[in-house]
Amino acid sequence: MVQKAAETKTKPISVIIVEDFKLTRVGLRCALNANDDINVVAEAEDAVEGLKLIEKHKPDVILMDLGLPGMNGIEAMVKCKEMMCDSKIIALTSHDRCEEVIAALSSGASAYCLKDIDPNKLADVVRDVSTGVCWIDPMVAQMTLNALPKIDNIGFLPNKSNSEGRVPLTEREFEVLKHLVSGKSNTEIAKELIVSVHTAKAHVCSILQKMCVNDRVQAAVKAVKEGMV
Amino acid sequence: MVQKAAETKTKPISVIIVEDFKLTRVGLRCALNANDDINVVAEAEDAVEGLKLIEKHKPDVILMDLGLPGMNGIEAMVKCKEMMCDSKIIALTSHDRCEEVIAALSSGASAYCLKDIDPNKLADVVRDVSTGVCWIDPMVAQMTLNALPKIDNIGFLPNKSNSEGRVPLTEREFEVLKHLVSGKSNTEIAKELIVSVHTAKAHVCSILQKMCVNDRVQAAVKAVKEGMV
DNA sequence: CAATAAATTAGACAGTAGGGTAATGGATTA
DNA sequence: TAATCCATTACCCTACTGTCTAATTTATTG
Repeated sequence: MVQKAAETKTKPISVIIVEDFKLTRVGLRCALNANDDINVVAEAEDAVEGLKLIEKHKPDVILMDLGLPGMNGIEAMVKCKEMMCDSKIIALTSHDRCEEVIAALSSGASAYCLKDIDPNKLADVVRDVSTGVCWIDPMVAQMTLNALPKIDNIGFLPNKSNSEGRVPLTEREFEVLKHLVSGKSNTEIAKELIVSVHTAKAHVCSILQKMCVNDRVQAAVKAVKEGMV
Repeated sequence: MVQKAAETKTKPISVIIVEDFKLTRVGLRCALNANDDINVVAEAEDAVEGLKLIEKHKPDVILMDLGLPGMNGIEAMVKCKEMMCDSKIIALTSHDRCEEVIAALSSGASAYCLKDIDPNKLADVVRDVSTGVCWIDPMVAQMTLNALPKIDNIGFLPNKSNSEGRVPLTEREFEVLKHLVSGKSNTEIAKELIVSVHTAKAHVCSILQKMCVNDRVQAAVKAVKEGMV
């Protein structure tokens, strides 16, 4: 496992653990910190504390237990998204109830692990998830896939209208897009990014053109539907 | 990578490749066979041939290109499931169209890889998938998660946005909301519903209040995220 | 029948959105 | 060095948004 750290000489993946059981928390920390490319930067034993730490550290990956006392893990993930947190979330639980799995994945989690996962495997999942991969435990993978809407699968001809002629957004434009999706006005976006309203408008204009839409509502809907944010 | 083969001394993971481009096929075979724990047992250049080989070899994992001539990959996966094949399927394509991704995953694929994946990573995915993991490429992960049904209706989110304090939209308002989400202006909505602009505005106003949002962008995003439309 | 809710219309008003054009400095690239 | 892209700012102008108040009609329900 540790060899992988040598392969990628970039800075380690920062991780925050939110888990109420002390022993499990220690176990997770040890298992992950044994990897040179993974660094557990903080731990919390409940969601409120966890959210504070997440806001402070802005980790690459969050290990979130779902069965937390008080605010549960799914609520915490929703709050996390509300505060425009870019961290990838791994839902960690011992349950394999279908509704819980779907609720977690549709509320912000990028991965779903059962707690009996092999520690080394978990490190792999952390790496995968940090790059944006969606990873779902074998025990619940099929039920998740079954929950996807069934699409009439005939008629798939190479319609490359999407990825081809598409102009990519710049980093700054993505930033603006996020705020736009959260419903902010140009004035609010400008205040948020500490630029003038003119700049914000310029970015929005550019976003609309690149996304081939007529107004910010269409841009927001498209961004949400295509998972750009 | 090869060390992993030593770790698991069981028999290698058998793989069948279904891909029309000869060069890609060779590339896949070489990349995978470089791993001691993975064994490419057969290759096909179209779906019909592929299905025959799959029935014959019953491989652990199938690497299925989606853009095949004749019967496409998604149809092939459906047929595969029909013949009670237990093989795990990795959908391999260069497209990132939402419908194609969802169609593939809901038609039998356990993983979705874009073709620019790192060969070593692909071997990892083959290993993961052979154990039943669901693995989705970063480029399309978010879009897939967004396609999952939104579940707020269970006890996971004991908040106000549910049946409790929420005022339900009327039928007409839902109609307006749909047009709103599609990016139409009040004028366009009015034209569509054959009412005056004043009426359309009145409905929109009412929608915003009932949905507890400040503007139509937030309404649209909320509607999409919660699967109201 | 009366009360209630929904759908419809209208006028007015402050604020916002989006398009167009143009200019500047910084960074990267050919 | 020149060319190009990006972020930034500015101004103008038209059109649209969201809220308010107010009125009419229709349907449903107690």
